[in-house]
Amino acid sequence: MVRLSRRTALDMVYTKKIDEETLVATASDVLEHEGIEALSMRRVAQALGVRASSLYHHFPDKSALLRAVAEKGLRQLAEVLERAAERTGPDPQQQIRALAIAYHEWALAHPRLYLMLFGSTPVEERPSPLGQAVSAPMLAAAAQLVGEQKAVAATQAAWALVHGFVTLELAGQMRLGVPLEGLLLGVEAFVQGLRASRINGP
Amino acid sequence: MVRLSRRTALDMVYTKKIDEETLVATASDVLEHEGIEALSMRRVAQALGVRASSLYHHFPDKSALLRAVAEKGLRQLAEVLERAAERTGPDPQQQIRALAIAYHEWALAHPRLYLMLFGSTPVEERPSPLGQAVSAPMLAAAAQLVGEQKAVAATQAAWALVHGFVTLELAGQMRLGVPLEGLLLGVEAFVQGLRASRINGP
DNA sequence: ACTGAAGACGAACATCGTTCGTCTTACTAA
DNA sequence: TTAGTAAGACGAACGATGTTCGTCTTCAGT
Repeated sequence: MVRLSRRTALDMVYTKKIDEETLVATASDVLEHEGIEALSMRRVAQALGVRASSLYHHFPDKSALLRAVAEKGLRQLAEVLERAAERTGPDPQQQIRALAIAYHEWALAHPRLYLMLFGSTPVEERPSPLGQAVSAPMLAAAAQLVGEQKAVAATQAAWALVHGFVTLELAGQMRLGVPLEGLLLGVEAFVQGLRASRINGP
Repeated sequence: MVRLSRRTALDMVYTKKIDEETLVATASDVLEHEGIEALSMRRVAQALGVRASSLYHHFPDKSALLRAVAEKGLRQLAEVLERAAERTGPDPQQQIRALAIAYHEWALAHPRLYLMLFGSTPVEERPSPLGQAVSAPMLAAAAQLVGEQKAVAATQAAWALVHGFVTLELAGQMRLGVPLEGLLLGVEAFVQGLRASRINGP
């Protein structure tokens, strides 16, 4: 609450000037550490040493702030997936496996952020073009495995499998059996099925 | 607002006595017709011609009411799936296909209710035993196809695939290509992969 | 007819997102 | 150095939310 004059050495530290980037970062922290229900404008403002009304100088409303948080998260996820594909060799099957593992790992590392990305309530206007970025590496691998025609459908199916597993897991519905067994078996069966359809298919 | 005496013919119609069942039904209606954000205690009470505080005689708080709505929805879904499996012949592959289609159809027919079932925010205490009921028909089909050992994992994978597709579709992320192509291709590849693993696997 | 309990009511509380007018701060031009 | 300007923080307030409480009304069983 102490505001120091411009001449002090700790100027930038104690200054209340808010940056959009730090605002998004603070909101992300509150979200992940205290849950989505604690993510209020007043709470974020408090974490920044500022009043809630001040936040409206940087974002028109709460949904815009949440949208920015979501987009930052999706960029992170897209980058993680891209790197996972690069790190793996040229075999599309191996790439699909690696992408599924990386996706699952990132989602479980940021559960509340992940749920907010695709949740129904808070983010009205979905960051749809970024969803495309997330599935881009899978699209490339699928194209190699089943050709361009089926690549989109195969990508949708793979995304659905992993996303569904993550969300059900976070909802506490995947507690039977060995933890990751369902996902691994699903990916394996799916990849084998894709290969078979390539051999037999049109 | 007019309250008629006991002697009137329209007695039960205008009487304000609230039933738990009609309360859940009204909440479900508000949810599906006006959205999750409109589902407030005051809105539900208004739809019943009652004040919000009266609802607390029947449910301890809002989350309890939402939980009841969710459980009713899950019972419906479980019944639909059970019937779909019965209607289909004994072939487990056909059963899995039919279950996926029925699941998808029900979810898209009740999108807001479906999202609330597995959404992160509102329902704190998840109705987990009912999730088991939802996946029971799939578990039976999977046991026939890949044996008891792998049945749980296969069920998890199938559930994840369909649930993931539905939620991504409702989030507007499945707009590329032919609408249902991704789901159908995914189910087909998955089933083929399962069959192959039964032949080659342990 | 009387009584007791179930249930509706209205007022109130804290918290939420959001708006507005005022004041303080920091940078720019003379 | 000084005056002016624009950005941004502040506090109060609005309506809506979930929830609680004390009061009053209604109905069923004796």
